[in-house]
Amino acid sequence: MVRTRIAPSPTGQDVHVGSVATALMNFAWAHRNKGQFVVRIEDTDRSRLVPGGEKKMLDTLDRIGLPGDESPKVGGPYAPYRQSERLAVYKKYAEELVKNNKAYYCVCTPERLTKMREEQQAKKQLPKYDRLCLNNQDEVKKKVLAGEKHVVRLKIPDNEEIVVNDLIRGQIKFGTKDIDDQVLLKSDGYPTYHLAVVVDDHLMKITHVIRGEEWLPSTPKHVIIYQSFGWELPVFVHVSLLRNPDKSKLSKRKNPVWTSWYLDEQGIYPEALLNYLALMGWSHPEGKEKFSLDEYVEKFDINDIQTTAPVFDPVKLDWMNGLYIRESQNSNLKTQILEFYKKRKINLDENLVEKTIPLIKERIKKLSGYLPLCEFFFNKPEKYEIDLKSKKDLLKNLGEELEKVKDWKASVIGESMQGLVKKLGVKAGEFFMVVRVAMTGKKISPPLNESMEILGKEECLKRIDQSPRIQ
RNA sequence: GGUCCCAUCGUCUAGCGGUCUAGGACGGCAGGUUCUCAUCCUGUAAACACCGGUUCGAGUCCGGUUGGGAUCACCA
Repeated sequence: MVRTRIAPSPTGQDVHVGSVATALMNFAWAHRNKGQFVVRIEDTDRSRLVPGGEKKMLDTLDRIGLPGDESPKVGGPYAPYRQSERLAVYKKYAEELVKNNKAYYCVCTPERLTKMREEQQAKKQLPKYDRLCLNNQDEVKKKVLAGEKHVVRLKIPDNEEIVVNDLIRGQIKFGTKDIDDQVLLKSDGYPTYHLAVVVDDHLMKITHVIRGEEWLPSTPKHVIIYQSFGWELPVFVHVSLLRNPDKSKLSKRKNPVWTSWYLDEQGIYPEALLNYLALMGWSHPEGKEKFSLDEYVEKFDINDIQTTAPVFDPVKLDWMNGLYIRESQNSNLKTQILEFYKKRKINLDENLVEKTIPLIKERIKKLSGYLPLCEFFFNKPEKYEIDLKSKKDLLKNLGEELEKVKDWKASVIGESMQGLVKKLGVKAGEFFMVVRVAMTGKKISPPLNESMEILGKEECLKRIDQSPRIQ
C-alpha cells in the first residue's frame, strides 16, 4: 500500500505553485499505486496563521484537480487531519520521549537563547543549544511540575552519523555534532513541525514522504525521532525547488506564486498549469509535452524525478495554455471567458462573446488576453493607433461603398472592399490597415471582415463616419 | 561562515560507457501561408562549467575546482 501526503501550512493566502508541483507528484504516485493521497493541514504556528488561508488552500487543490482522498474536508480513517486538533497526541508522544530519555525539558527563556546564540556567533561557532537544562534535568523537572513554562527538546546523540536514504539522491550523511537539540513541543503546547510531521506520518501510515528539497537539512532530525520511537522510516524523496529566473527559490518577492493568481488573474486553465508543472523535473517517457492528469498518473514514476532545480518559465506556461485553449470546445471557451470576466466584475454579452470565439481562439494564450483583443466589439474605440484625419476621403468612399452592401456577411464585405481597392487604385495593405484602425482602434485585431460582420452594418458605418472626427 | 544538495542549448529537458558530428519542446532568428496579428508549415543559430583520473572508449563512472542553490528559530 502506498500512501502519500502533502502538508500545507496556512501561513500564506493560497497554495504556492511549488506546492502544487509536489502535490502533483504525491497525488500521482499514490494513485498510480492504487493508494491514497492525504492532505493534512499543518497549522501549528499560531502567530503566522492567515485567516481563511486553509479554506482557500483546500479549495484551490480541489479546483486544480488534486483533492485529497483524506483531508480535513472529507475526513478519513486517521482523522483529524488538522494538526491543531491533535495536540493531545503530540503531547503524549513528547512525554514518551522524555520518559525514555530521548528528549528533555527546557526552561530557558527566549532572551537567554538569543544571548547564547549571539555569543556563539561572535566566537564563530555554530548556534546550538548549550544543554544547560539537560544537565540540570532534576531541577528543571521540578520547575516544570510547578507549572513553569517549558519546551521539550530532542536529545541529539553525540558523535553519530545519521544516514538519510533519499530515493532520488541516494545516501546522504550528516554528523550529529552539527545538529541542534530541536524543540519538539513549544511552550504554548503546540508541537513544532518536526515532531508533528513524524508523529502524523507514522500514525497516518504514510509510506512515501515526497516533499521540497528545503526539508533535506532537517531530515536527520526526523530520522532520529523515528529511531527514538522505534518506528519504521518512510521512503524519503526530496524534490527540487522551483526557481525564479535568477535561480533563487521561487518567491513572491520576485514572481507571482499563488496558484489562484494564475487561474483567476491570468486565466490559465487548471489542466494547463498542472501539465506545465508536471514537466518540471520530469518528462514524459515518449517525450510528449501535452498530456492529461490521468495519463500523467499512469506514466509517472517517482524514480524518474530529476534532481536539478528548474526555473519556472511563465512564457512556456502561456504557450501550454494556448494549446489547451486552441483544443477546447468553443462553447467551453465561451463559458470560461464569461466566468473569468464575471469574477472581475465585468459582465460580457454572451451572444457577442460566442460570435467572437472562432476569431480569437487561435489568438489568445490565456483568458486574460480576450478583452485586450476584443474590447472593440463591446465599446467604440476611444483612440486610434494611426491618424485617420488624413484618410477622410478614403473613409468617405468606404462608407458609400459599404452602404450598398445588402447581405452583411464577411465574404460580401470583403468582396466589396476589394472592389473599392481596385477602383481607387490604392495599396491593399494600407487600405485595410486604415479600415482596421477605424473599426477597432488598433493595428492588430481579429480578422477584419468577420469582425465587421459581427459589429453589424449600422455600427460599422457609424464608426467609419465618426472616427476621423473623434481624432 | 558551517552542513547539505545540484551542474547538457537563454529556459524545460532526452541521454542511464560505444548507436552523440548530443535529440525534442518553449523562446529567438529567417522564410512560406495571410489585408494586421495569431494559428499552421519549413529552415536556422544555440549546450555537455573546468581540471584530473578509471576505461580500448566518458555528456554518461570517480575525485577535485569553480559556480549556483537550500538550510542553520519555541516558522513551516
